[in-house]
Amino acid sequence: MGGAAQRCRRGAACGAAERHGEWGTGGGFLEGPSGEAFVSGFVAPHCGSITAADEGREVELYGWVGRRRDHGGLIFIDLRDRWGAVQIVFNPTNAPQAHAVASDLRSEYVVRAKGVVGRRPAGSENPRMATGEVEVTASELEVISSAKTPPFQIDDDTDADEALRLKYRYLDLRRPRMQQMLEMRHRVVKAMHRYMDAHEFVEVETPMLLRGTPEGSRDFLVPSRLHPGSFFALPQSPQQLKQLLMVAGLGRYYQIARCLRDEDLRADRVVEITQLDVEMSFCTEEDVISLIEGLWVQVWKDVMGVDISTPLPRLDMQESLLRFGTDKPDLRYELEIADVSEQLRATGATVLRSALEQGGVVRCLAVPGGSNLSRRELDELALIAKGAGAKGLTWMPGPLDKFLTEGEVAAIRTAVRAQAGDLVLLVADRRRKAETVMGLLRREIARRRKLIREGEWKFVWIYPMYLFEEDDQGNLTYGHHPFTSPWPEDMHLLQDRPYQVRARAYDCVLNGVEIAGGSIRIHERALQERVFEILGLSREKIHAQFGHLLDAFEYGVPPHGGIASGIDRLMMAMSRTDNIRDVVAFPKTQSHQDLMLGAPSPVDQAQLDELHIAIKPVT
RNA sequence: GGUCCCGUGGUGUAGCCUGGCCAAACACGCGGCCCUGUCAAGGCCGAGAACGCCGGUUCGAAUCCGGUCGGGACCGCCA
Repeated sequence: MGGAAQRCRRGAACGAAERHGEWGTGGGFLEGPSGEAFVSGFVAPHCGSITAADEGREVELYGWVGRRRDHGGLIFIDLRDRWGAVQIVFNPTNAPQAHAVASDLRSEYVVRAKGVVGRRPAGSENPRMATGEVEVTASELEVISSAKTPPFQIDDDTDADEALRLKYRYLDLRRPRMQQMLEMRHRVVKAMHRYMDAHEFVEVETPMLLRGTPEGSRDFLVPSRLHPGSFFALPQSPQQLKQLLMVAGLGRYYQIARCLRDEDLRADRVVEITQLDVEMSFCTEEDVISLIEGLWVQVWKDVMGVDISTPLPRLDMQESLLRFGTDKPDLRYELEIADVSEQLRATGATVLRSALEQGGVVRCLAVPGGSNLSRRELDELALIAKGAGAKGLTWMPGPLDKFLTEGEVAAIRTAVRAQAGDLVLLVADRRRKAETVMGLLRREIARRRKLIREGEWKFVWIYPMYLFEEDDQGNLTYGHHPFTSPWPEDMHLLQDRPYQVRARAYDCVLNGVEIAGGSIRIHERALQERVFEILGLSREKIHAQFGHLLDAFEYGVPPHGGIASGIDRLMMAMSRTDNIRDVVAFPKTQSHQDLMLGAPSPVDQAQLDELHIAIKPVT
């Protein structure tokens, strides 16, 4: 037994599925620490790894019972583990006892089955199964653990409600697709570690309990027991710490970091994210960009065996907003947006002209072959536009026809390159709103008309970006974050035309998913203070919140920059799902609840007392 | 902070717009019996939901109205 176990341990250490034939007789009794025998399935072969090469071999398998097909005489089951599933046959004449036990098997029972691997009788192979050429004819069967009927079918095409899947996540995660996701995620992170190490980056862990900042995203707070009334904040990102590591002279830092942001969720947002966090000294944006391009090459090669060709294309952020209506464009389909504000400056269509007169814009999009869109479909599109806050949506040919001159119609159709039979959607609104709405419509049209070329990997760098943006109230705020360096040649615009100042910031977008973003940082105290001031922060505030960083900048600071790649979103893009919860093992709902654990939950009064916290009743 | 969609047996849906024919239909699953080559096994039989919750309108509500809870999508927000 010892011999078999040792061979297998070595096998386990050297990795996954490539070690057929390495295992011994499998399973069996080992001696435990207290001297009594116990069954170990750790050394047993995997259900999903049995192949025709194992023919004639006696194996002991451990797994979960999938479907049972009981013919009265013969009984078939699919025995499943993480590696896949294999068919086990129970024959009443050869092994009456095993057959009797098999008669009482139900879905999701955990069993141990012993038997001989054999080829299936000619004609009964199952080409849809990886192990479909073979089967195991059972001689022994033991039920290790019985199971209640699960609340939903454990298979890939289960259509159970997501809330139910989250409540029973441990069952949901039994589905082959979810197990493949977990394994793929592991391989992505492993490739990242390898790559960063090979480029002489050092992984440093940063604290989870930080100082809160009212800037940026809302903090998750942790009350301090020893300091009544004071709170720690959980990291939104290790941003300042990684910059300080550069001041410390580390040169190249990375971390697979957990970050928490207390914001409202979306299909592509979770509360707790994992990011590959990177910072490096004496670098330019070109260094960071080519480093990350190399990372994608390595990850795609390691995980999917796909070659990515670099350098990747780049797109100016303002151009992206104009042409695609978003700063994370999906370039797997064309559908470009056009601005027709100038062409309509004097139009007789009052809705359009008045929007322009109020400083807005008119943007449009051609729907290929869209003249056959039904009134109902158009109403649905209008509802999307309205839901996004647009004043309205119109189309051409459509309700505005009698107000538009022939020249205007022709100019619009030319601007969007509309073909005969195309419908043109028009939105007139404030610039930012028009962009958002057109971006949503563009995506919706692509989905409905199936214009997305699945299977393509469309990477693009959004670069340059801009240092400042206008917030909802029309106030100036930062585009990326307040530590981002302006372009040196745009310095003179800082005071008077801040919105035109380009930032040394870059986002990497894949198939419409933002998979990384970063910048070259400011490393001069004076410039950093100036940017804070332009952002409207008071001296006191700057000192209180960023004093440590500014102080550090007085002790010899290397120029530095970095990037962070959200692994959850990267996984989303790689596994082509548009639901981020599908790539997280234990995700929370849109309202931040863990339906399995029942978190968040009230706590004992004693715990609150210890933390000096009094609960204010909800009004 | 806001807009929209959804909530019917264990699961997924139909019914809801146009209230009574719905103590509610279908499929899967579940239970029993039959069946020695199936793999979404098959055949026969069977059990299982007063329709998220509260209130209102009505002679009468799964169906209409209001509120509430839960899930989801989106705008804002997410440095």
